[in-house]
Amino acid sequence: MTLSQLGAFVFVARLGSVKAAARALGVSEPAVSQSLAQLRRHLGDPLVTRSGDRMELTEGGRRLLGIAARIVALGAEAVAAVQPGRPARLHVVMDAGLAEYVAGPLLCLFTQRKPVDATTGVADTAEIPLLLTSRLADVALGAQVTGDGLACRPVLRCRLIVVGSPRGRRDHWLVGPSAADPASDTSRLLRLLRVQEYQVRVFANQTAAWKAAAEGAGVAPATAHLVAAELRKGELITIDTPATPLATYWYATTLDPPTRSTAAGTFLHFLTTPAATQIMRTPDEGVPRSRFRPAVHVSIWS
Amino acid sequence: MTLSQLGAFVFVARLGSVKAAARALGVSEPAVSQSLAQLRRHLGDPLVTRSGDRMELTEGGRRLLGIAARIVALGAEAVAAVQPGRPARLHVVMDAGLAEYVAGPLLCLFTQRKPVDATTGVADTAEIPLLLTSRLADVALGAQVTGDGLACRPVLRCRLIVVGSPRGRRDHWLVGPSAADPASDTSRLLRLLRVQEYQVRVFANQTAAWKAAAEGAGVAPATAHLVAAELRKGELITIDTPATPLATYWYATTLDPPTRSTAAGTFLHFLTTPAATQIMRTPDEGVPRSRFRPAVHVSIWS
DNA sequence: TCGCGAAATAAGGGATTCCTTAATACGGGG
DNA sequence: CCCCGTATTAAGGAATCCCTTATTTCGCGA
Repeated sequence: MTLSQLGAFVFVARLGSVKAAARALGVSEPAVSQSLAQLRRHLGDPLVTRSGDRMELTEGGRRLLGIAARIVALGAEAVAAVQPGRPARLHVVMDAGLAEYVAGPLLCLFTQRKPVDATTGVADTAEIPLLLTSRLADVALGAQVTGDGLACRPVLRCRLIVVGSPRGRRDHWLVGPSAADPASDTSRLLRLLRVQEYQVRVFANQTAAWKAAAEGAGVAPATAHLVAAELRKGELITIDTPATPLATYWYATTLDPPTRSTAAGTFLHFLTTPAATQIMRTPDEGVPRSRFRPAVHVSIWS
Repeated sequence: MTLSQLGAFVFVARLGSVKAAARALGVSEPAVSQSLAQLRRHLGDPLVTRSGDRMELTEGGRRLLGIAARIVALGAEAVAAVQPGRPARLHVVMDAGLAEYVAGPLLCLFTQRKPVDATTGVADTAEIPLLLTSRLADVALGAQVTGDGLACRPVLRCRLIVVGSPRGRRDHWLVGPSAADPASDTSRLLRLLRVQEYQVRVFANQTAAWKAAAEGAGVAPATAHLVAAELRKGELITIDTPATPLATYWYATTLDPPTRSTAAGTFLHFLTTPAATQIMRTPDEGVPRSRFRPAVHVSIWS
């Protein structure tokens, strides 16, 4: 299985004919046909079959096409990547809760200061070691992570509390998507308090969970500084529990220094600056009143 | 540049030595060394240099490693993909607004009914044709999309309105992330109403924007059926504007039938079922009161 | 300075790749 | 039925890949 064979397959599948693919690739028709034949032999699937005037994908071919297209694209990217002078790439993964509040402002500020091409993504804590060691991500923000070859350091001290409404019900727990991550602080708190599954209601985002808590639908775990405004306005009140306030940290995890990318090192250093700390504490204030359109694009699928 | 050359490079980079890589790959040491040499020659970069007892990545090598690792992983995946019997994969991309509310419940319901491995992602409307034709996505949900080889059909009729608080200010427009997509209905509405950039404040999610609107911080465009509860409770009121209510549709876009994957076809059919329509209209009710943990994982980066 | 471990290079051989031209199957329209 | 456009197969040749063993180079510590 060769990159060029996969490329030939992608061209045939996209253009719907061997002839067109051959013309597009600038080679003879049998050249494409043979690449295809070898790929077929290697994978044991016809991949494309001729049906009248056009080539039709088999089921296996359809499954392969997406993957093959990505491989071909990455092959071209690989060549471009080693050419010097291009901006460094930085992939930051984080906890769902952090992503919702601090991802935008933080990366926005960082890319303003350094010429890097930054992307963000959301990942479960359990996936983080793999994402880092496989270089699919450069930095992970969220809960503490331990692993061979990984360096994990605290970047922000914070307090986990439980909030609700004065006369709201106390038997429902309203949580954001980070509760689906068993290693998140939210999950840890729920376990400490022995909250049962049936008492938990998961919302699509943290904001919605806190809003429901303010309406009295239940109580919600919260990072204290992120609900400071609601507490001040009295929309939410702190609910005392045996486990809260729970002192915890946000951590940044990267590969160990020798294998760490320079962009990751730079970002790690940036996280210790006052400006970064400030924006993690009060991400709202970092969002300009005018349109907030970060130069950060979240793309999809590894 | 060969898949096996990239594989050798990944092993050397990960294990920190040619010797270890050779042992891990079950070949002789020069075999690895030569693969590396050819890759170096091809790319014009040393990639890894020996520094005392371990091999150290060059800057270009660091940039390559992530890409090479993905290529190698995809190569293995490609082989596995054409083997029959594995569950079909379905990648659904959608508008940021849709993703926030309906992605979870909708995919949750779909995967309960069909044995597919579904992932979701967020994309701008402008990216959708490319994502579909390159097979990075199978189905796109959101605004209408036209393109060669694409089939776009309406799946849900809805009304776009503007909401706010009775005595809230009217000079600020509070929008979710979908406003960053110039082709979204939200953006279209803002243009119709000639809203200026400085009047717009973008929130990290739609829920936060509506919450701010309820608090009187401004007015917000909204899909009527998604704010029905807030309107009923009186937290939000409909604000009349010259352009609203704006009748519009949510569309589903796929490749044309001949090139469409069967999983995409199945999903498209599913979208027309009453259950799917129901869940798009009232996504909240689809979220079970108990813990909602969809078998849908959003992975990252193309 | 020598030795030692590890990486790189040299040389060679078998397999594969990748391209060509020429010939052969296949399928639909006249 | 034959024609014609398209895909496939056949055959051959140059290049590359990928592995081996043997040798050389390199960096570092004794």
